[in-house]
Amino acid sequence: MTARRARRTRRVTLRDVAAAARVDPSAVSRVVNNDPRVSVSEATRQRILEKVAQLGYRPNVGARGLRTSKTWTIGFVLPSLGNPMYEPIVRGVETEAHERGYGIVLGSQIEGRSPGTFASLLQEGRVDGLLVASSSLHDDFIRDIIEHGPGPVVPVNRRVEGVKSCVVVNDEAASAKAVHYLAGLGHELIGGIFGPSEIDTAIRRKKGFLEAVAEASVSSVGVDRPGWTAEHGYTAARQILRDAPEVTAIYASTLLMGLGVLRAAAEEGRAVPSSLSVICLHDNPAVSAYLVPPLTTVRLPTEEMGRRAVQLLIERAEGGPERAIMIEGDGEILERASSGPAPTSR
Amino acid sequence: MTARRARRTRRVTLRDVAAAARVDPSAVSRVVNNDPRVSVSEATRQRILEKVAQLGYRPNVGARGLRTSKTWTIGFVLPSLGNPMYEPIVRGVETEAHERGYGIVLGSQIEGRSPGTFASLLQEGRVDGLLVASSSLHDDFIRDIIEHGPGPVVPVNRRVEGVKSCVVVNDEAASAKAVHYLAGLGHELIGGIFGPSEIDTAIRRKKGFLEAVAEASVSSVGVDRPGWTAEHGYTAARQILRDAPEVTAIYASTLLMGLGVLRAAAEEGRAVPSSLSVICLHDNPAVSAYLVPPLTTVRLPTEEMGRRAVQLLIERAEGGPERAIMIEGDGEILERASSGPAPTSR
DNA sequence: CTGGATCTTTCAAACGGTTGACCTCACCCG
DNA sequence: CGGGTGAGGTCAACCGTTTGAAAGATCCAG
Repeated sequence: MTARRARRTRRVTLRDVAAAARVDPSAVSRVVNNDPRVSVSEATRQRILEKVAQLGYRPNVGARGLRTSKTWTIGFVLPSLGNPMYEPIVRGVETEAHERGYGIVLGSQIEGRSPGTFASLLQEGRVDGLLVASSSLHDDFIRDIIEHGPGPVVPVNRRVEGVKSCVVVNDEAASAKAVHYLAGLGHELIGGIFGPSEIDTAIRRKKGFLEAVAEASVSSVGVDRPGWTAEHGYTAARQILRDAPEVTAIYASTLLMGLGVLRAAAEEGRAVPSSLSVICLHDNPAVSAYLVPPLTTVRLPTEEMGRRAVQLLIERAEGGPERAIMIEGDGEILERASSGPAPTSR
Repeated sequence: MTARRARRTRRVTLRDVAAAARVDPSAVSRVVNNDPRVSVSEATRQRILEKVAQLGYRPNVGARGLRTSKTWTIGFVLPSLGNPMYEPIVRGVETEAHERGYGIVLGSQIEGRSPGTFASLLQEGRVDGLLVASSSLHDDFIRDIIEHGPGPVVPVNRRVEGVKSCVVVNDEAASAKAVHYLAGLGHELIGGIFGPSEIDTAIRRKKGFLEAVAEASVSSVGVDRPGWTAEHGYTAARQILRDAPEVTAIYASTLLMGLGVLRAAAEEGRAVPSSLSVICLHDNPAVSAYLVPPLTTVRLPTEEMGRRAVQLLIERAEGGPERAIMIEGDGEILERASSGPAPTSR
C-alpha cells in the first residue's frame, strides 16, 4: 500500500524551532527579531538560525500582531481596477509595502458599499491603516471612515476637506503644462473635460487648466462630468464639438476620457491631429501608445505617489504627525500622434 | 484650554463588552458567534447584543484566527492590474469573498518576485488559501508555491499540469465561436494571435481556433507571442499583415492584443472593418466600446469565474476535495464596428 | 424537602508570539 | 574570599478569542 501524502504539513511554530535548537522559545524570538536587549552567544545564534532555515520557520503574523498590535498589513481602498491609470499607483503601493514587510489588503469600492465596510478593516484589526485612492468617493464618505476607524487613514491622489494627511501629485501644474503645450502649437480655442466637480482632484485639474488658459491668452470651453470613464469623455467631447466646433484641441482629465474623445472625434468626422489635437493627463504606455492614433499624454509620477503614500501611512501608524505631501514636478509631456500644430485658419 | 481630542479610540474588545454587560467574556463570544451548543437566556442575550452595538464591538480577526486557525482572508496573486480583462475577475473574487466574510490580500506578480514571496502568505498564516490568476507564470512556479505553502492553492483562468483544482472558462469554445463568426461573414483566410505557447490558457485558445478553422474549411495563419499585451498584439499583427496580406480577418487572444491589432492595421493602411475585420476574446465594455473603431469581442463569464474560484478555495480550505471547474458557455459575441463581411474579392 | 435533570453562566486552557524581569554562572577585583 | 558585573539564557505574563468542562441556579417530580 503506497504511503499517502501527509494531509498537510503543519505550520512550523516558534516552539518547534526552539525544541530543535534546544533553547527557550524566547531565545528564538529574540534572534529572529534581532532583539538587541538580550544577548545570545554566537554559537546558539547560529544553531537557531540554522534550524529556522532548515525547518522553514516563518512567524505567524496573527499571533505576532496580537502581542504587538501591529498587523503588518495595509488596507487599500480603490475604485474599479478597470482604470489603467491605477496600475502604476498599485504597483508603487505594492512594491513599497512589500519592501517594508507589509502586505496589502484590497478594499474595492463596489457600488453601494458603505463606509462601515472599510472602517471595519481597521476595527477588526485586519490592517494597521488605510489608503483611500478613490477619486469618486464623496468627502463625507471618507471622513466617515476616518471617524469610525481606529487607525490612520490617508487619501491618495486626492485631498479631503478637513483631513490633513494626503499624498497627491501636482495635477494643477500638469494640466497647465498641457494647456501651454497646446497653446505653443498654435491652438487658440481649447476644449477642457473635467471630472466630478465636487472632488478635489477634478477641481485642481480644472483650476490649472483655466489659469493656464488665461495666462496663455487663449480661449476655452470646459465641461464637467460626474465620473472619469471613457463614456464621460465621449459625451463631453460630443457636446464640445457640437457646441463649439471651432475648437482645435481638447484636453481630457484622464486617459480613459481621452479614449472617449478619440471616438467622438472620429464620429464627428474630425481627423486627429490634423483637425483636432487631443491630450490627456496620466499615462499608461501599455494602452496609450497603441490607440489609433497614439495618444499624447502628460505623465505624472504616480508610482512614486503610491510609494510615498505607503511611507506616510506607516509613519502615521507609528505615531508620526499628519502631513500633506505633494509630489513635485509638473509632469512630462509624452508627445504621440494625437497632437499637432493647429490647422491654419483659412 | 481646549480639550485635546483623544489620541486614538482604543479598540473595543470582548472584555469591554463583557464588563459592560456584566457577564463573562465567553458568554459574549457565544452570543456573537451564535454558538448553538450553549444556551444563554434571552434576557442576557439582548443585553449583550445591545452593548455590542452600543460600543461598536468587532472581533479581532487576528486573535480569532490564532484560536481557530482561520484567518478569513484569501490571497490573490495576479499580474499587472493594467490589463482591463482582470477587472471583472477581481470584481467577482472581491464580491464573493466579501459576501462570505473573507478579505482579499493582493499579491501582485511584480518582475522577479520569487514563488517564496507568495508561499509565505500561507506560511505566515496571513491567508487561508491562495488564488493564482496569472496567465504568465510558468507552471513550475505555481507548483513551487503549492509545494511550500501549507494551504490550498487554486489556479484561476488557467490549468496547471499536475494540479487538479482550477477554475476556467471555456476558452476553446469561445475561440471557436469567434472563428465561426468570421467564417460566417465570408472570411476565408484568418489570422490568429496567441499567447505564450507553454501556458495552458494560450494552448486552449489556440486549439479552439485551429479546430474551428478546420471545421469551417477556411485557412489560417497563426502567430504565438510570449505575452498578452498590446505590444504583443501589435508586432504579431504587423507580421501577419506583411507575411500574408491576403488575410481579411484577425482573431486576437485578448483585448489588449486586439488594441495592438487595430494600430497595426492603421499603420499598414488596412481599413477596419472594410478591408480587415478584428475580433478578440474577453470584453471590457468600458474600453472596447470606445476604441476607434469599437472592437468586436467575445464576452466570457469572467466575473462568475472569480466567484466560483473563491467558492472552490473556501471549500478546499474547509477540507473539501480537489476539483476542476469549467464554467459552461461558449461566450457571447458582442458585435461592434471592427468586424464585417469579407471584402468581395476583385 | 430532596435529588436529579436542565438551563444558564463562569472557569481556565489553549492558539503562537513577544518581552520585562529574573536566574545562573564564570570571572575579576580589591 | 566576598561581592560586583556582565554574558547567556529562561520564566511567565500577556495580547483577544474560542471552547470543553465544571459550577450554580432553577425547576419539577417523588
